[in-house]
Amino acid sequence: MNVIDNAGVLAISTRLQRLAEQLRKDGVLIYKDHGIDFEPKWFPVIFVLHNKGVLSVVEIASEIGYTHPSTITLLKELEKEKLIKSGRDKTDERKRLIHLTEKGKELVSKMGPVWSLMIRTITEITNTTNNLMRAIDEVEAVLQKKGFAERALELKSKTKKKKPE
Amino acid sequence: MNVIDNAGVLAISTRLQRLAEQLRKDGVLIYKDHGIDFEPKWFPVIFVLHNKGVLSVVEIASEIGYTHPSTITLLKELEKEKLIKSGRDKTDERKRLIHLTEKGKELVSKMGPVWSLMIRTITEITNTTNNLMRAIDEVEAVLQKKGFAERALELKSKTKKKKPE
DNA sequence: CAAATATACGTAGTTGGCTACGCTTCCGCA
DNA sequence: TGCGGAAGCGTAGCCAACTACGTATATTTG
Repeated sequence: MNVIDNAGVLAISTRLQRLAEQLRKDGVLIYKDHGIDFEPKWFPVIFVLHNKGVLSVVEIASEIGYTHPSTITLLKELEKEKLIKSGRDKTDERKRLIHLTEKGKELVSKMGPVWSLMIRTITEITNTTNNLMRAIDEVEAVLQKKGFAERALELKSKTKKKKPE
Repeated sequence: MNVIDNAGVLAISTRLQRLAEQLRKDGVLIYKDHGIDFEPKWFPVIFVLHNKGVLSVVEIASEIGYTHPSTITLLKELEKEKLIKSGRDKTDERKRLIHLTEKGKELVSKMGPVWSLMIRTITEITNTTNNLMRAIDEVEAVLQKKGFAERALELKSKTKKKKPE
């Protein structure tokens, strides 16, 4: 057993990141095994476009919870892959409206079974005493109310005030 | 409610990463608030050196679960901060032995109360129906036995074999 | 004991997200 | 109605991990 696993909560960020990386890499392998040329990082954009049809850059970013520059980078890649197309919004010249191409739509339907396989596998993996997905949901909800740093500083001052003058 | 939150498990990697990033950034703020110039990413290295005394580069990497190049980058930063020092192993000229400096040891004891505060805060945050730390422990254990991709491909072939000719 | 293999470390370049900043277009209000 | 702030998009550059590859020393083996 290595030390970091015992260091516990202080290395939580590190461990989350490691786990994320591990799953992402295996995701690539699974797509590849099904003969599909698709990167897991594209999933959020493709999925939201599949569900909502036509969206602007900022709308996509907001839906998938990314910043808009990150989203733009993804969109560039997807456009190069000819999975999406975009054009100006006629009623609002600032906006770029994005939608799936035919190739994109075909890919989505081809990926259906793979997604279903992944979902079943992840469900199997995370079906432990403490369910990882639900734990993430819960922690995200807690943090949305008040962040980590804010809570810590609050807890600090509370402790200090234990013995008020 | 945005779509990605519903897409559920398929975006698990993305969500883990986001959470990790969020916690790391707030970690910086907490150290800063205590007047300590320390980056959360340094924690694993410093902590393992604090616990084990003297280690080589590869030993540290293995202990903290990083690749050795990542570890080397961290070591360079820590050496610049004069928190660690290193020298050649006399019995094995390939090895570099790393240890904390006096400044490093002082910093560790100065950070004690901060770590304790962080531990209490994270415990508070993750003390939900599904405990995040325990969920990570459990999933890591499951994945160690057999990875995500391996499980998926296995599940696939099992399903296919349902109707053997 | 020399050659092949393995181990330890280092460098270079990639990746997938981010922030900071700037430009254009839109809209509300004086 | 025109102008100042807001909204949408884009670029540049950062960050913290990674992989791929190279070099030097150690170890194993024919």
